[in-house]
Amino acid sequence: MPGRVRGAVTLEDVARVAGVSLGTASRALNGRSGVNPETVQRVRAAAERLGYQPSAVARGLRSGRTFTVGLITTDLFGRFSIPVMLGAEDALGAGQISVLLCDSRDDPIRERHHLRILLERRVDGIIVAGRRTDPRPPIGHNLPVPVVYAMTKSEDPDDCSVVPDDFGGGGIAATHLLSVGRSRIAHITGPERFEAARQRADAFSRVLGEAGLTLAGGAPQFGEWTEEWGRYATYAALRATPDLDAIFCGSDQIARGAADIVREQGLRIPGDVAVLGFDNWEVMAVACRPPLTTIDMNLREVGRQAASFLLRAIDGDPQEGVHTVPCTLVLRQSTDITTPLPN
Amino acid sequence: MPGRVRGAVTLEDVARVAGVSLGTASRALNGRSGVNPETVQRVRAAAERLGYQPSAVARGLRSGRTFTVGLITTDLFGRFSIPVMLGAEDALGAGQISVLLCDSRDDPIRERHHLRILLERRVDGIIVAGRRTDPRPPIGHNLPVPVVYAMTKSEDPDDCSVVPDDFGGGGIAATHLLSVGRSRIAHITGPERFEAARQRADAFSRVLGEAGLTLAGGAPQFGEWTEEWGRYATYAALRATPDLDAIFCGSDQIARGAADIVREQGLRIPGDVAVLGFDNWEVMAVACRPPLTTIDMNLREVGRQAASFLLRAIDGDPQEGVHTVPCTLVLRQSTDITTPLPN
DNA sequence: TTGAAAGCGCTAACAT
DNA sequence: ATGTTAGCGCTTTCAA
Repeated sequence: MPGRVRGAVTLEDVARVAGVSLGTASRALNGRSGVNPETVQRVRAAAERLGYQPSAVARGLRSGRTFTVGLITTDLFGRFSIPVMLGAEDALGAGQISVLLCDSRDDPIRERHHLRILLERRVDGIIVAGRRTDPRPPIGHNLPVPVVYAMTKSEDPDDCSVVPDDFGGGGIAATHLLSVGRSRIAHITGPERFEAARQRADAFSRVLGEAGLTLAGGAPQFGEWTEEWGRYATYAALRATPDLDAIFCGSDQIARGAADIVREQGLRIPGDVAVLGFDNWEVMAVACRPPLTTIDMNLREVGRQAASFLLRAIDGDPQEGVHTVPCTLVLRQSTDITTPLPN
Repeated sequence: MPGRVRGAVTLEDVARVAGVSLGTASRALNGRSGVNPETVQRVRAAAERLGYQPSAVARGLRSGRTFTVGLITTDLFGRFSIPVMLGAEDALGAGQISVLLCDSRDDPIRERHHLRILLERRVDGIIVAGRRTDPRPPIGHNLPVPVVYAMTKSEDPDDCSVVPDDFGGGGIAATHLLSVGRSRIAHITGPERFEAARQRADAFSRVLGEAGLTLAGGAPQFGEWTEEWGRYATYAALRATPDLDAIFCGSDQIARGAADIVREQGLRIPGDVAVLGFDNWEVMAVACRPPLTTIDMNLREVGRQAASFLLRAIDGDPQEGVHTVPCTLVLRQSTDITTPLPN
């Protein structure tokens, strides 16, 4: 690469060096048909030698397409946005599309600002990623580019949203605990204001009901998404139902707190009490004693699908409505009586 | 906003509606001097009415500046990249600069690919973010745009890198434990191949030495960055040194494992044994029993500074060399004998 | 104070 | 098979 410092090599430079016209150089490099193979070689060689890199800016201006999408995330810090982003990158990168990242930090002002920036940059589409699935106001109306919501949904049912199937996840949890022979089961989860918490709890209770069972304690224990709440609520649950044989926790953090208390009460996991988490937050779940069986929301797939929907919309084939991605069970030792205990 | 669907409103549209020429419209909207105030009003009104949004693409082509920087991260998943990114966004957003995000997933092929993409898009500069501070090969030579490394450093000492001051952090740890009266102190940390682990250990030992002390067990215990290793090594350390009165852990995860074992051995934290972490990974540190005193690397500041250096370089004032950001102590209860225990 | 026109780098339509 | 040219949307000379 020659030691030039500024002002990139242009196609005109390449054409001059190759001794052809601008148009021919363009056609040669873009593999258009009807160019003498020998000429193609000459142009390619010249481009190579000069370290030519086509300007995506010029292309964008000409074509009206920038091959860029904006990703507005409300909460980059949270561990939910990251897998969603990664999944989106999977799907977009394959299509040679780049991602402009904006973190709104849950501030509507910042969000509007970023939206403006993205539109000025003429992105081909926008993904709005959230950290909870509850409906949110649409990011705009009548926007000139398609928008897809990921891990959150728009209040407008005509918008396209992709979220995990929390209801299904709750069902999977219940089915699993029943399948390992549990019947006196408590459910400790996050704040009731989270739709995800309500849906998981509803589905869980429903499946128990179909098996002729009811929740230990009579109702889900709504609280916080923290270990501390998990500890507190577990302690209380064991008091209220001494012969409890399973706890379904709304998050892996809650589950860790639960597991700590169960062990400290001298009970064995899963022998006496099975503990089931939610999220499959690896570092949490694996460090748990014993490692935690949990439900994975497949957030990466959520991101991937959101990006796919966006690509379709960009290609003129928008899909309305809320789409869900199934959860899957990740079996570790905290519910599995067939696997020997570690440590 | 009018219901147009495609093909954005251009400055020409605005000019026509305002009844002025293209040039005048441009000058009016950009606040250039020498435009009749009344004309400015007319143009502004027209722009507003049409929902005009200037095209950053066209501007970029003309000006040669895109007001975009590329952020290449080797590991988006890891919890270290995120604060660095956030910090970078802080500094860049203030300058109206957008971020193109690329995740190389630690794959040199992908990295080269992303680099090419970024250069084609004519970014004004590039930040390379890592998850460990060890030197890495430069991302390229003689690139047409400035590059700054954040939370990793380039093997080329002439490149600009910003990393946390792990050596300083180790010193802070030692000073703190001494200040709360500890003298029989073990150090349990991650793999020795991490420069960060070595630097923290070196500084820690050195400060102990200056106080006339040596490490319990005679040497740092290098292992893994996991809770499991923390548990295992703590168990061993308590065996080897029954009157141990403090453990400095190389990460908050290790520290949590350590804390669990200390408690299970019937010892009190911090009464009998103080436990000190590293990273200030909130969700870990706060959930620990008791909450964990730890060292914060101020990664957000690392990102912020990296971005600032990049901006300076873009403005023609590059700064060579490795720059460090100091660590700070975050006091919670696991080392603090003056605060009553929770729970 | 305003208008006209050049040109940023590229692709595609048109001409040869 | 190749050359020429218009034009994507914008800013900034240069003229008036």
